[in-house]
Amino acid sequence: MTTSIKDVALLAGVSVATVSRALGNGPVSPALRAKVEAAVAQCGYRPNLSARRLRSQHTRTVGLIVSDICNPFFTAVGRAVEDVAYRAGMRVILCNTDENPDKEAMYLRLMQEERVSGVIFAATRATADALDTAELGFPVVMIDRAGAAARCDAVLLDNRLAAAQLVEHLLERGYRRIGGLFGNTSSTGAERHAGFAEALQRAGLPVAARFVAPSAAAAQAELAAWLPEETAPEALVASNGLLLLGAAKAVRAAGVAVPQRLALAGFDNDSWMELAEPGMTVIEQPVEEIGRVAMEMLLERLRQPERPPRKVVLAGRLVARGSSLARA
Amino acid sequence: MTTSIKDVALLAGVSVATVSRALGNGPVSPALRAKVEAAVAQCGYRPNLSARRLRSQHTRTVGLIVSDICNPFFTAVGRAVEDVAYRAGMRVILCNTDENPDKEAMYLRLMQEERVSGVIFAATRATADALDTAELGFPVVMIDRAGAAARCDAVLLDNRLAAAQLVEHLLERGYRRIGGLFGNTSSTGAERHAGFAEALQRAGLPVAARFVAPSAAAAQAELAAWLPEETAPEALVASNGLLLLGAAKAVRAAGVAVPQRLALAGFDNDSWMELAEPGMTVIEQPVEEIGRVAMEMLLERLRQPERPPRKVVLAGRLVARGSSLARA
DNA sequence: ATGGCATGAGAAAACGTTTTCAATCGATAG
DNA sequence: CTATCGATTGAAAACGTTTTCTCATGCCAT
Repeated sequence: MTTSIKDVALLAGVSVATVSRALGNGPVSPALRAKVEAAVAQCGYRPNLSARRLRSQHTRTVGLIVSDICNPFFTAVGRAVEDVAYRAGMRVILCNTDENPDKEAMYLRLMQEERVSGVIFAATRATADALDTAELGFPVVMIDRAGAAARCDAVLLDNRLAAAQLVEHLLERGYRRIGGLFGNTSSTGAERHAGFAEALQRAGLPVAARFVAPSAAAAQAELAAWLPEETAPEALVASNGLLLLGAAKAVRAAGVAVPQRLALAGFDNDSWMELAEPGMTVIEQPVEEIGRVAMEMLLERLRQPERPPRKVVLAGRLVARGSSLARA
Repeated sequence: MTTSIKDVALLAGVSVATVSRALGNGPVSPALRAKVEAAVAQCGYRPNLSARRLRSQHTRTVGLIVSDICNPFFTAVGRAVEDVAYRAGMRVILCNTDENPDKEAMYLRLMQEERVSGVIFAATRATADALDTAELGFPVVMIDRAGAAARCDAVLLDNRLAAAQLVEHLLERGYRRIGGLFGNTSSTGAERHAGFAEALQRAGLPVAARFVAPSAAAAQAELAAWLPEETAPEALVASNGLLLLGAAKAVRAAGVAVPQRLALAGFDNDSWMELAEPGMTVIEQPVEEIGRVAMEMLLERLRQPERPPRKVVLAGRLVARGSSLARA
């Protein structure tokens, strides 16, 4: 039995309503306000957020739905989201979907039951395309991946451009047989593949792309199988940090020289990219900015529900390192 | 205006109480249960969790308070906690304290206002020692670091032993001037330092330890300053993954050969440890198990509030790699 | 046939707040 | 001197559930 606002009122000799007003910022005389604060301090009162949320009908809670918080990209994004959210007096509920549409649906339902103020969502391709954000009952900001048709706010990387940039970098450095490893569940993977393919076609080169499950292990297995083949590439583009990690492991296990026998390049400037010899060439995403902007857009949307949806497209930054050194 | 249980009752032609019972698992006849389910489906009813929590007086929510979810150790632990929690029908609120005691106090207060069922807490040394878990109002499971006096559940690594193990490994490989880099806020850093110092003293060797803020940048700066000194070690132990990352960066920037001029060893088998040439020797923590066991202990505690507190001490596993190769 | 007794259902209370509504009071304007 | 107004305050309703109580019904044992 915890102490409630009633106990405070009794102790301070005022009404329940006055306590509520003194704690929020209602109009209350300095004298009573002082009495209330004294009583609160004396009995160690803590407001019950469930009751407050029920009565006031807004939860000051946002959901953050990502595929896997263990992916450093989402960790960093999530951290930025939380910082902005807590600073705005909102709480964050984190959900990991493992790129599983069933889990996505389950968590979306949970968000409805929580009556969240809004959701920041990195959806799989399937869900992003099918999602009807209007009937959800709360605003959604898409991150990383956006549904083609989704009429809602989003903050994204210019994936096509970034992938093309990577290919052109490799072409410049003298590589020709360029392969690609892409995630098979996200629209991000698809877009990066599109930019990859376009750039190669512009150069009149064949595109050799493989799609894998979005995990380091899958990428490692795929590349391990690919390396001994005749079609094995001279340079490889990996569609995100996890896949690049897997690729690097496969390369190391096979004892393949980087970049002499195989150049590597990918996405996400994770902490190890600099450290793995000879340094990984990557497109760095502005991870902190993505999370911050997403949360800010959500807050903006809550203030102005009728504002037309907006998509913020951020640019990646090419960080060239030893793994794509110019060909001898 | 969302649909409430009242609307469902009206639509199904039964009382509110019956709807509640049909949705929970109260005793209700099959006929009415079917009618209720039909009505729920028809009007798309979603229970309001705030109301449910207020009335039923349990929130089915746990808090997870860590220093920084960007640290791969906490990411992995957090992921395991969430998996177990969601499977048990509980939600997780994540809080990042940045090892700041003020933030810790703030989040602890927030947890009280949320009326959480319990908290899993990686506290700083200061907080862990001062914390009075009895007056918090909810059970706490400490992870990673435990207060000396804290009379509550905990799941920890045998830090002393692990650090000593690391030192003995280096001694075996022929290193003598062994330095250490330890975090200056956590009790973990202190314990690992203790094990480190003991092992060196047993061997009759001097202990050269430096304490730094718990971040890769701080470790990098410290080691960069240390390397040129006369007292620079032949081998370095870093107290966690972040510090080891910083150390590796400093070593790389200074062009120091590993392990020829400086051997490296540390904690946490993060994904890059294998990849950073020549491979990092580390004590691997059972991260997934730590998170899982912590959450399971919390559930257990909720079932049996009066059970005496229990500490689970898990062992680390030494993974020897090239960074600690036997001395020539 | 009658008195428990288990079962299923509804009415209403309760959870701890915020918010609306009405009331009191002092002061200022007419 | 009185009527009106603004500022505070308290009483009570409301938020959407779960849970306690009460009651009706049918069944079994006496």
